[in-house]
Amino acid sequence: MSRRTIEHLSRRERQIMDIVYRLGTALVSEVLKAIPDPPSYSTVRALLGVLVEKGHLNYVRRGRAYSYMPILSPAKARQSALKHALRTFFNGSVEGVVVTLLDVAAGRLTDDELDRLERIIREKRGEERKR
Amino acid sequence: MSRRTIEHLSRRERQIMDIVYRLGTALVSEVLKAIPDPPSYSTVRALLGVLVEKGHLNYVRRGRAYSYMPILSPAKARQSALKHALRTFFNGSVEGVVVTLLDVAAGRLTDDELDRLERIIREKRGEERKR
DNA sequence: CACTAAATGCTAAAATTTTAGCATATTGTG
DNA sequence: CACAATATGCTAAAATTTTAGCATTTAGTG
Repeated sequence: MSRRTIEHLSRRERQIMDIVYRLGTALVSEVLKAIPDPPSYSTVRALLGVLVEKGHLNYVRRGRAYSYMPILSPAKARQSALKHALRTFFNGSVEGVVVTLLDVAAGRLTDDELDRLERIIREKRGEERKR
Repeated sequence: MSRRTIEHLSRRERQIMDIVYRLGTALVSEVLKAIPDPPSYSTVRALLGVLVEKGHLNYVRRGRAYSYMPILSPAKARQSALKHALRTFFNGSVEGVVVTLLDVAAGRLTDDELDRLERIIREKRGEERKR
């Protein structure tokens, strides 16, 4: 274990982690299919192995193959991802994120969805008051 | 140029890019100070050089030193970061992002800020209608 | 001016990452 | 049951990344 405590991932490791986060759970073959510039099957296997060793992934047998999944729960992973984006790209501005988010999703938002967003925020106001 | 077109960054490269995005513009010494597990000054210089070569950073002289900055505009970088997070961690759900965002920012949100968020969304509804 | 601090240019080696191949096991199928 | 397809175990080499050192330059300071 000659590794830094803050486990920064290598290029391929990061790419594979993202895929597994996206898929939720995945076989070697599924990860392979999801890589745009794929290496060999062997390589993907090796990388998944490394990620297990480093404590980022867990795996279980599914049939005769292994199925890999993130150790971190989706909720935690989401929080972590947003915290990072918030700090790195938005200087901590929640508003900034929302503005960009609506921009990125432009055209794909229904009135219903916007309604729900408003409600979410209104409810949040209630919660914040309780403190 | 033996490089993939989709320029995935190496571990340190990613770390340094994030810092430069966060700072907006930075000297070698400033990047160095911002790295939690810092290598030598030389190393940071080398990495910044690689990032310039790869077309991720630009630099200008500031006094007798170089000041580095991202090639990608803050707006584009933000969009790109959010698109990635949206797809990787939120399965494309804008609502999901907002919920997590409010969760992450819990306690640090003023009523004013929540007001502004609501307004942003309401205005968006107007824009979406125009399509 | 002599000296120190803080930069850059350039080079090279250490360390890690990334890759693939071969042998072997298991499951489904004609 | 023989065969093809799909997996894993293990090993090792290629490629890239990461690191640091030395020489040199530039600007400030007593």
